[in-house]
Parts: sequence; C-alpha cells; structure tokens
Amino acid sequence: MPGRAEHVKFIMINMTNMKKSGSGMSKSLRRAPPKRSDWVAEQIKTWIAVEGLSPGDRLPQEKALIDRFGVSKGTIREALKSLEVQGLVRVSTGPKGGATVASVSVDRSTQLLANYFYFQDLAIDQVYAVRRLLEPELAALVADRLTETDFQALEASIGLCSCAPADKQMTYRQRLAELDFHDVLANACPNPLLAFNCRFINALLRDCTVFRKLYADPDDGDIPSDVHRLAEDGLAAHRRLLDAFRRRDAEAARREMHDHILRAEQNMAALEAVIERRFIDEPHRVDLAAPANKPLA
Amino acid sequence: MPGRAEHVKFIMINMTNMKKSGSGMSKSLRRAPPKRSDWVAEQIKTWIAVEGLSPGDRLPQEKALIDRFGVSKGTIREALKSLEVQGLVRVSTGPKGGATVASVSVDRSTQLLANYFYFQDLAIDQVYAVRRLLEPELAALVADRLTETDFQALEASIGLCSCAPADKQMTYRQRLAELDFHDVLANACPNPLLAFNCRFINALLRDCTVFRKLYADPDDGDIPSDVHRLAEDGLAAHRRLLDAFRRRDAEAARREMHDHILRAEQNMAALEAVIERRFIDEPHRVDLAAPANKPLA
DNA sequence: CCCAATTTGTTCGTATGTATC
DNA sequence: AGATACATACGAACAAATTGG
Repeated sequence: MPGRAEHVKFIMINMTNMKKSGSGMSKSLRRAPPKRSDWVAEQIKTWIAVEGLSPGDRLPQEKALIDRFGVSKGTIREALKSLEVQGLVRVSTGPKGGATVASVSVDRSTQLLANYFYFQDLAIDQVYAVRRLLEPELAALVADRLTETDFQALEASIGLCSCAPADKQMTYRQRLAELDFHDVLANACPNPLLAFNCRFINALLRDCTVFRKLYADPDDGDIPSDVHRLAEDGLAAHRRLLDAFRRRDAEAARREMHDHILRAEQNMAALEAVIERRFIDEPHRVDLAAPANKPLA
Repeated sequence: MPGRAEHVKFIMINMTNMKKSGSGMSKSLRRAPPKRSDWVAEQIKTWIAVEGLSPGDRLPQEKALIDRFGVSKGTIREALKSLEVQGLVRVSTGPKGGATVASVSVDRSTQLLANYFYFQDLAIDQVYAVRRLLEPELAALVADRLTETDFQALEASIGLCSCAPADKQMTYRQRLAELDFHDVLANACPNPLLAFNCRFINALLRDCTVFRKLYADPDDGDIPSDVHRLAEDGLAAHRRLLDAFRRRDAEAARREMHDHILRAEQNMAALEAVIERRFIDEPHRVDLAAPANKPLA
C-alpha cells in the first residue's frame, strides 16, 4: 500500500434536495427526481466544498467511487463528465491518473456564460451600455498597478494597430489587438468580479459580425471607411490611456476611458455592428501581444 | 411513419479544432486530444447553431445519434450529459422522449458562473464596487418600464421588511426579500447583459455568511445592532426608490439607488460581511414576493 | 386504472489506449 | 522496452419512466 495519504474519506451529506417526491406537491409542480449521475456529481461537489479541496488535489479513482456510491462505472463516468464540463475537475489516464480538482478557468466560464446569451439576442449597444459603466472604473483601478510587463503588452497592441492595415486579414487582427489592450487591463484588475465582467465583454466583442466578416472573406470587397475611423479613434485613445497609466494618473485614465468607450460605441453604431449569434469555442486572440502579469526573467 | 418532419438531417462540419496532434507542436504545449464524447458534444452544438434550432426543438434520439456518429451508447450519453450540464438540452424518458434544445436558464448560468468565483475568493466590497456601477443605471432604465405587477412585487418586499423581525429566521427572510426587490428590477430590465450581471450579484449577496448564520443558528445569540441599521436604512431607501419609480422619474431613481448602494456598502463593511465560499445550489428566495413580469389575470 | 409500447437510465463484462515507472 | 495502473470505449442486457390507448 504505497501511500496512505492518498486514501480519502468521504463525508456523506444529507442532501436537502434529495427529498422524496412524495409529499403534498401537485403533480405539475413536482420536479423530476434527480438522476443517479447528477446525484453523485452533487455529492462529489459538496464533498469538494466540505473538505476544502484546492486545485490539484486528487479525487478517488473510478473504482473507489464505484464502491463508495454503489453505482456502476457508467454512472460514475457521467458524474465526472458533469464536473469536467463545469471545469471543476480534470481527469487523466494512466498511473497517477484519475480526477483532480481544478480551478475553473476564465475561458471555460466565458464559454458557459456565452451559452446563456446565445438565446438572448443581445444588441451591441446593450453591451456598450454596460461596458461604459465598467471600463472607466477598471482603468482607474489598474492605473497604479500596471507592471512594466503590462506596459509592454499595451505597447505591443498599440504597435500592431499603428501600421496601416495591408489587407482585411490585418484589419481583423488589429481589431483583436484592440481588445487585447483591454484584456491586459482586466488581467491586472484586483477585483475578480470586475475583471471577469470586462473580459467577458471583450469576448463578446470579438464576435462582432462586421469584424468576423473581415476574417471570413479576406479577399472580398473593400474595408468600410467607418472601420478606419473606428481604428484611428481607438488607437489615439489607447495612446492617451497608456500615457495616463504611465503617469499613474487614475482619474485621467478614468476620463480617457470614458470618452474612448463613448466614441467607440458611436462608431460601432455607425457600422451597424451586431453580436454574432454563435457559441464561443475558443477566444480569438492575436499571438503578438505578450501574456500580461507574468514577471519576465 | 407518423411524422416525417421528425427526421432530422445532420450536417457534418469540418471541425477546426479537430486538428491532428501531429504537426510541429512541442510535447509540453500539445493539448490532450479531445475525447470522443467531447467531440460528439461539439458536433451537436455546432449543429444546433448551424440549423438555428430553437428551444423546444427535438434532437435525434440516442439510437439515431449512435448510428450517425458511429459511437457507443455510453459515449453518446456522456455527450448528452455535457450538453445537459451546460443547460443547452433537456432529455426525458418515455415515448416522445429524447433530447430537446433548451434555452439556458438564468439559474443554471448563475450556478456555473458561481463555480468560477468559488476559487477566486471575492471580497464583499469588491462585489459592491461593481454593484455601485450597475444598479443606478438599472434603476434609471427600468423606471419607465415597471408594470403594475412589478410594483406589487416591490411592495410585497417592502411590506415584508416593514415588520419588526420577530426572530433571526425572520431577519434572514427580510434580507432575502431585500434582494428580491433588486431582482424585480433586474427582471424588468430590457438589457440582458445588465440584467444578468445584477441578478448574479444578488445571488452572490444571498450567500453572505453574516446572513446565512442567521439562517443556520436561528435560536443562538442576538441580532447585531448593525443588522438593524442596515435593515432600516435599506427599507427607507427602497421606499424612496418605489416612489421615484411610481413618478417614472428615472434620474431620481438613479440618484436614490446610488445613495442606497453606497450606504449599504458601508453597513456591510461595518458588519464585516463576507461572501461565503460555497457552490450555489438553488437560489434562496422568499416565497411571498410574487414572480415579477407575469401579467396576473 | 391498468396495460403495453417506447425511450431513456443503469449495470456488467470486456477490450483498448495511454501515461508512469 | 516492458509491466502496471488507470481511464476510455464498446456491446448487450435489464430497469425505470413516460405516453397513449
């Protein structure tokens, strides 16, 4: 028995939602009884919470879970699949394999939340109505927190947007680079809720049809002049923002960002941009912008 | 053959992310090859998008999917489980059973997003920092949209909070009713993104330990006087808000909400309230507040 | 109310693939 | 390179739930 610390002990919790379907509920209101796999998934989830497991901690392996819950392999696999989709566990094969707790990634959460808005047909001005509220605060919050690495990433974005776009492909990549600028700020934000909201909005904006058409038909037709105005406007604003950040002037950054978003909103309206109705698979990002907040040696 | 419209035709899409693991990627960077069930789930998802299926539309049944994708029953079930967890499909047994497309519910999205923040230890003042930005705008937006039904729900919340709390249990329910007040506003909001953000924040605030302790130990100890101050403050603010709404005065509503959130934030700070680190199962709501936006006959 | 058909839910046995030592 | 330990996948059989007569 190689490692006794690996043996985990399960705490069976009285599930409040495992109430018998009997009582006095009318038939139409009665929720369907949970499937066994869902029940197992909930058990494991509460177990993670009760034990206070951290990302990287190992869960029992399939065989152990089968014994513990008295269900079959298939059921356990469905439960693990559920947790895997939620991003809570990662499961791998081989010796030392099995399910390990994972911290839910931003990308995963973004995908899952984007599923919700898939059915809500969100207009772009509605996105900007929220963005207008959040981004100025974000700018003010990160002004005295941006590192030299962050500045380099911001400059990389500005640099990429400074060139005259040679073709549609380039124009599309410049739009992505603009959003990367804002992602750098979100990544530097100490407020996880504000940071996620801003990053999510950026992910939504990556899916504007106007821009994705540049991506889809790189050889077809001209670039609308409104796009050029949007680009020049945005570039100038980003330069002023970077300047404010360098001066560590939070209030100036807030003001610049406020103006920037307002003008961008107007330009987007002129473009009649709309959010494309699609599931987000992997966020499109340009590879030139260096990952932020990673201290470079 | 009872219904020929039931026969669905599949469109196999070239999956861009199904690239062979071969090329020039270094071993450490190489992502794990997708499992069959994940691949099937992606296929079905893109199929939903391409066909433009709407909630309620039926997917092929297990047997048909097995034939279509050439995988086993277990694999199909894992794929369906994935989509079910994401909230995209609902599957039922019996004749006419099978998987149907579902619009992702708010509660499901809230749960999934809450998983992300479980590992981010979010402080309550950070939640309020965002709430302060969003709620005033929400108030202004819904001022001329609230229906008589909404007003009744708002008054139900105020009514419940107007009574002197008899015990801790009652105090806890009054806190929930306060949040229901804000949920009514969010439900009336025409901007889905703003509405979701506000509802999500409300869901987070339902999990403040200070309040959940009232719920957990209803007989133990006294209610802190700070809680009473928070309650009276909030009640007065809600009354002023309702008044502004009745007058359809958007700007007054914005101002009142701004002051309300600021004061609530200070009171919460005095209480040293923190967001409990737990998975959200089912949102706690008081049953007295009538569901909003449902025209009553 | 029960019965029968239909479709998902669950189980078991077995074989294959993959990572670790 | 080979043995081991683990998840992944398949297939067949049976159980449970829902619908409609």
